[in-house]
Amino acid sequence: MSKDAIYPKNVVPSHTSCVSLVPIFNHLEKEQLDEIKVTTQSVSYKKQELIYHAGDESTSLYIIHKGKVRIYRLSESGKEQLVRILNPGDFTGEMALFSESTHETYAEAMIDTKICRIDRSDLQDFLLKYPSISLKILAEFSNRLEASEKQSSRFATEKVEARIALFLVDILNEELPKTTEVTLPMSKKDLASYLGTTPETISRKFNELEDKGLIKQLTHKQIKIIDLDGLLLV
Amino acid sequence: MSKDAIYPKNVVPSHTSCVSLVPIFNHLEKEQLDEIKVTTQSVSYKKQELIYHAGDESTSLYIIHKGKVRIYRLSESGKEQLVRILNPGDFTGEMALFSESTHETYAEAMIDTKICRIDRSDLQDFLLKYPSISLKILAEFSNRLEASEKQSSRFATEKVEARIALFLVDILNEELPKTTEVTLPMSKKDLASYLGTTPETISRKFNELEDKGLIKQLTHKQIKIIDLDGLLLV
DNA sequence: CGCTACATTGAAATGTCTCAAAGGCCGTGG
DNA sequence: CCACGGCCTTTGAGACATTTCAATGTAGCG
Repeated sequence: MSKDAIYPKNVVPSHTSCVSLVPIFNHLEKEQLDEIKVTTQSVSYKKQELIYHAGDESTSLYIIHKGKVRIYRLSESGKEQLVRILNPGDFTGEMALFSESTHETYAEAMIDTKICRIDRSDLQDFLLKYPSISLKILAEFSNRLEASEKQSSRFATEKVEARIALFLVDILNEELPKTTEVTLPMSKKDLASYLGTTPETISRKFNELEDKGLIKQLTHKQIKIIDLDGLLLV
Repeated sequence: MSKDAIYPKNVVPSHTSCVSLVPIFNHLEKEQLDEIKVTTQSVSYKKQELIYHAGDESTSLYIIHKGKVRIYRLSESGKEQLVRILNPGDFTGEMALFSESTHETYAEAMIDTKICRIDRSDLQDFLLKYPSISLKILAEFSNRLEASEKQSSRFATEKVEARIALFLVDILNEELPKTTEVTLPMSKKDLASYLGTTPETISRKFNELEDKGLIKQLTHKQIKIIDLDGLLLV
């Protein structure tokens, strides 16, 4: 049976290594990396294609090799919330690997995207064989859980203006080298979805922050942070 | 050097096993359980005592043996949000074990409480020695992350009334055997904090749900669910 | 039995959303 | 390369949900 018979055209065995891109594997020896690499598959997606959607059975870990992926969920009332955006080296699909068997989120290619897929059972074998990988994943999960609970807590306790201000501070802190300008990593529409508000409110609140002298909107996507401490007190 | 010299009075070596209470360990053999058990310490806390607080260095995993523990955080603006309530068999303190080195949350004994403490380095040894424990913890983390992201998404997209309705549905689903009555697991004040609103609003929304014929408030803590499907559509 | 914290109710103030309309940016196809 | 269409963004005004503050009622615990 040829591969063409089994897989759709966009799936090929992975020859390039995106495995080594990922923090959870980067402490491994070359031989171990190669061992994992041979089990992976490379899959390509066109802009707007869904990589998986809620309800799909989860069978693999997806590592972004090239491109950009939107992870979002639909709430009980049918509204969409942007959960995170993945860039090369990030991974997803891990949740359902260890407990639930179906995805609760949607993963959509924002631009043409290439991902590596590692099958669930292959991964579990590696985890038992190389326990240090589990510790890395645990660390990653910890961070994500921490981030998610912090986000939850902000939704629960902060008004929209403060959520925006804190978001700006967060992305400013991720900028290296240190700077006072940030580039919004998504459209304001997506930012609204991410922050649990509407584009209209985002637009107005950015203006209010500017009126207060805390930021300056250079372009739609470029923001200069004028008063960092002020933002933290909003 | 005697133990009394090292530990405050409320800390004693653990002779009883709360280790076996915990899902992440309950697949282990008796000898392995015993091996873990000897490394644990038992600590008692009086009502309202803090088990740890934000900023504390994290050095151990805490397993609730007896009692009830409130986990909460303070947001940037200083408001408190209830994150979860722990009952016997639940554990906490895991976050900082794998990545961050300090707690971001507060853990407070709601009533007199006994916990078991496993030291960070002991635990890491066990994880490397018995990789299956890591898989269990990964599964637990997955579930928690899933829950946290779902919660986040509800905050982002649902109005207070819907959040309350969904909360009632959630706790109804946890009730075994199946029933139509739920006991609120916390005060309405705490519920307000958990759901990101105020006690006043909670009070009013419960009344509205009752007016709509979806629930009946039997006592302050006992709620009869009349129309489950209706709650999901709120 | 009384204290304290929790719970409820009302009314006013505020924050945010919604709907509608206009402006601006970007990629596509001519 | 420019013009076009579509989508994102902005602005305004009105509607709505929720918070806030103040006061009263209520339950549980010592």
